[in-house]
Amino acid sequence: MVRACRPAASWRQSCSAADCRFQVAAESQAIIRARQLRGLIESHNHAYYALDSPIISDAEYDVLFRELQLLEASHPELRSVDSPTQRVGGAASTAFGPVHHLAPMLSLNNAFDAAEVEAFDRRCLDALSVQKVTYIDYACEPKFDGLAISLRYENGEFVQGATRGDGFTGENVTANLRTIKNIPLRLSGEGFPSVLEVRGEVLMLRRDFERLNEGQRSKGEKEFANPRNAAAGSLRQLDPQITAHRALRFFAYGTGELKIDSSAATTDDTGGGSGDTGNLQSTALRLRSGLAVQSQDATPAPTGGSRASFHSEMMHRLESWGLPVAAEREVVRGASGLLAYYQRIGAARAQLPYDIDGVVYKVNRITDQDLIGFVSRAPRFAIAHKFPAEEAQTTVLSIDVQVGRTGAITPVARLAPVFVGGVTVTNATLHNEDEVRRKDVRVGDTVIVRRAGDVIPEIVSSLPEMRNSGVDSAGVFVLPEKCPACGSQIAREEGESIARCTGGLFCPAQRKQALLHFASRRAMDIEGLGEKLVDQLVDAAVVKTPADIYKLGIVGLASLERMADKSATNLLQAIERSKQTTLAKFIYALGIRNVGETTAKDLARHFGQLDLLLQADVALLQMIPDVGPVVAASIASFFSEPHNLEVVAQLRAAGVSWADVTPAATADSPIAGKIFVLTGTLPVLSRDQAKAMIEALGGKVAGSVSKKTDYVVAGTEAGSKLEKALALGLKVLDEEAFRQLLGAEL
DNA sequence: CGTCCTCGAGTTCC
DNA sequence: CTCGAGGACG
Repeated sequence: MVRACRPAASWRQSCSAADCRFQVAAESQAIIRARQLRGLIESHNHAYYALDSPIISDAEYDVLFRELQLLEASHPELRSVDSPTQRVGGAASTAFGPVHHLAPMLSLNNAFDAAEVEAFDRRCLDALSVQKVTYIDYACEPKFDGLAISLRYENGEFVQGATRGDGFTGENVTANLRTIKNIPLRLSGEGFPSVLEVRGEVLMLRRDFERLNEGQRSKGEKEFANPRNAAAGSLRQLDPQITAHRALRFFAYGTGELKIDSSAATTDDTGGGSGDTGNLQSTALRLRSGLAVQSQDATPAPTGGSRASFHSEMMHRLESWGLPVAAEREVVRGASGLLAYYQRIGAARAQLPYDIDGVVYKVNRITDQDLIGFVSRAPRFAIAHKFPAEEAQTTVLSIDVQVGRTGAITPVARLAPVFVGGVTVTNATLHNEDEVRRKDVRVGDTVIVRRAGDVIPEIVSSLPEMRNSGVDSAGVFVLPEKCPACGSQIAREEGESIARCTGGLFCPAQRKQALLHFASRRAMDIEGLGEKLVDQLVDAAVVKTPADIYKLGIVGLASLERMADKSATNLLQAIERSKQTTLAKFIYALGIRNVGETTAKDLARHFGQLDLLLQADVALLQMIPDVGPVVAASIASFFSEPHNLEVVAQLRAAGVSWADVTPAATADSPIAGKIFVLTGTLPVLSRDQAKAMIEALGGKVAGSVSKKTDYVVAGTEAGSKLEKALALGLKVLDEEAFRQLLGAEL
């Protein structure tokens, strides 16, 4: 990193309002010069970071930068948030606030081979069959191995940046993103929407990663395992100064929320724009073939106030506004075009300056995207075609078994440490007995390991031909008959693939897992009650049931290892805090078999109070949507157990409580059981608020429109869902009508 | 009865 | 993330 920004000098309070009146002429000159400098510096940033082709030397750049710093230092009123000197941002924050994504940041479905890509093309064609299309054009781009980020521009100014988070709520990392030099603080060019949310990926170039690790090495600090981790670690720094010294880059791949407002479409930027975007392609490697279709990218200049018709056109516009986009974009035709693109990028992969883990295909025509629509969390009009995961060889040191919360016995292979897919892997799950058989994995074997989905280590196969004759039968995995934790019988139900310890809560392993589940974030959320602590508490027989957690005192904790006063106090506070919860979380925390987060919410909503749930019989439970015989039986059996009822009673006695859900309203509300679909942006309510209101009254919110949908609530910029709703003749409400429908019940 | 889709549960590493 | 299985629907 040659071009490190240094922190802006502190501002001198140089002139009072009265003094300034006599300096108008000088001031206006300073204003003009400052604006000029900003434009120059940003355009050089763009040339350097986005186009990779600097126009001036680093020394010349430094001169400009320092001049602007000095100018701003002597004229504090010139300082503006979009000045390049402001990239090294304000004070270190202690935490990242939540940011709600109005348009959720979805994930993509994956394809791993040609057949899946062809199936994807066929699905899209089917979905568009009404249009009688015979082929589809796709926008293709590399899939960066980085962190998904959303940038929000209001009237061209970068105002907020957030991580993807769970797709609905991310973290506010604006200060850190401001330090990334190829993210424009102000959009250049014309015609950008008044609100523009840019979606893209933050990553570290391989060469910058190497340099960072060299630095870490020479300082004797820990090296990063791979560029992705380095980027993630850098972005999550609480101190933006540190982020500023890590050479991160951003690449846009799409948009989120868009508010088109033609009145806000101009900028007074003085030539600081990205200018000639056309030659970007020439500096990067060119990937073209006879299959590539160019016409849709050709829209010359973005026009203000209108929506792009093609994904490729949108990307082109982003580029013209100064946002970095991948150079290796193409529009291709049909499945054969997709596969040819995959081949080309695959061949170029090693030469690319960044890590990619595949390519992404999107139906190019936006109206077609809308027609094809979404399946729950992923668009159906786009797919990620992943490169085969990196594989490595290692040996199996042993095969242990783990006992889960439900008693599930899972064999785990302990491996000789091996570096694969960017991390060192030492464990890999073998899922169940059959899996071990199928893959014929034995202790001492040489096996091929990869990270499935680039996360979870997986044994692909064993290499029996490399087996020493000695290991042959000795290393064969045999499922133990008795639970390693409690000695109870292990049993495998007919037709089930999973063997379970029959010890129930008598088994310390199950008890530990149950307690960890109870304390987990989505359940009672007791911070600090982790694995180590639970181990100690259970082993010392201090805690046997979740209710015992609430009987802990400072004295009892003090006797434990690594539990000084401070941490003990913190834990007790966390326990105290957790007493105030919701019925849904409480039900989930109990760990009833087959009752996860979603079912727990359903139950809480339908019964409103715990006592009604406790008394419900199997027939009543099955009245609830998504509760069938199996789930109903699990619930009924859990509450028929005197021991469980005792724990529930103790928890309530200890002060665990929740605000009562209005039970009556849900029962006879006319929207009870009705299915709503929300689309577009509502004028007042946020998506979450609307969802909460519907759910509070016993309605359900679905992700996509189908015949089952009862109501579609449409706001502005409603897309395919609205079209489909109209096509199906469903009831469509605007926010006003929606409020009336619900308001009558409140 | 077969075919979606969604949910639950288990898992790894930093 | 991935698997299996539960549940809804045609």
